[in-house]
Amino acid sequence: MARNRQPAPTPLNEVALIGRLTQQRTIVVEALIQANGFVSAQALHGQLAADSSPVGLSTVYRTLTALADAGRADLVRDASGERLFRYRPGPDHRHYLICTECGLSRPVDSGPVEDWADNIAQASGFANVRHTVELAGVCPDCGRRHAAAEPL
Amino acid sequence: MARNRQPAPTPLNEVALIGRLTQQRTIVVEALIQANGFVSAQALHGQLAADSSPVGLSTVYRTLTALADAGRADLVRDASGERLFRYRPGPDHRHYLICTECGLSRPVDSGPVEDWADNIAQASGFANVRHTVELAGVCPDCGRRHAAAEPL
DNA sequence: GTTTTTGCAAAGCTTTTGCAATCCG
DNA sequence: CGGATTGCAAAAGCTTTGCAAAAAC
Repeated sequence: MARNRQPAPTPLNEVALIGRLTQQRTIVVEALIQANGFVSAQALHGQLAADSSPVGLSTVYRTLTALADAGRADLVRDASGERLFRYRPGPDHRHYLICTECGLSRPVDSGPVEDWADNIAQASGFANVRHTVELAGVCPDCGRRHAAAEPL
Repeated sequence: MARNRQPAPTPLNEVALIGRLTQQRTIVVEALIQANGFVSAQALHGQLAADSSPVGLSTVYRTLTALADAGRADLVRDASGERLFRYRPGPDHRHYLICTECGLSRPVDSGPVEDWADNIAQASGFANVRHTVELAGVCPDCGRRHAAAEPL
């Protein structure tokens, strides 16, 4: 069996997927990878500006959208309608449980949902069925912080 | 002779839930009920204008939001980020399979997903876990219509 | 040198809000 | 009447787009 290379944060490969290798794209992809969770284009842009690696907001959007189109990023929408992007190292399709307080995300075992969705698709006769599953809650840390900070 | 409409959920009750009984609210709720599927506030507003029952766009938004807050409407987001509202006759929480071509929606048995989500919530230690599940595909009718058009 | 990409600002969208006039109860 | 509600228009977000300048190949 072939030995899989460990996907070290190598934005260069990812950038190559979406067009010319530019400094801005590299910076954006790097930041997305290091964000290690869901981030909005706005947040990423703000962070880059703060890190003295300013990249135009449009470029951030264009790069993230291209990445998502290339299948290298997951895209969800938060409660307010903002798009959140997350770097996806592998080709597999995952679902996440996201903390609404701190943004922490952890992958969950979505096997049962995949099966369920497949069944529905079969039974319904619908073709090309895609599914969106989002779980959001308050993570234990934030929960504790809240309990302590907000006595009701 | 044209009598009253068929036994439909009476908007009056729903309107009462969210405040004063006004003509505008009644119109909006009625339209939502008769839409019998997911509609955007914009679409509803446009339709009302076309039906010579003009209601301010803000009022449509306010009414739909209030309905959703009162738990009488389901709220999903389409691919472009637009909010779609659907009247929910009962108090139970449902999930739908929506046709991306014609907008047809049908409820699906979400029991397994509910269980799965509950388990995840338990196991993760997250509090107040909410879930969003959206299934979208091409319904049989639309599929037939496009049978030869989509090579895969 | 040619083509892509960038960045700014302006436009586009849906949704929200401020506020005087209006309506419900 | 008094307070809730409406509607308009303006504002607020996020995201996209047009276009000249800059960068990549």
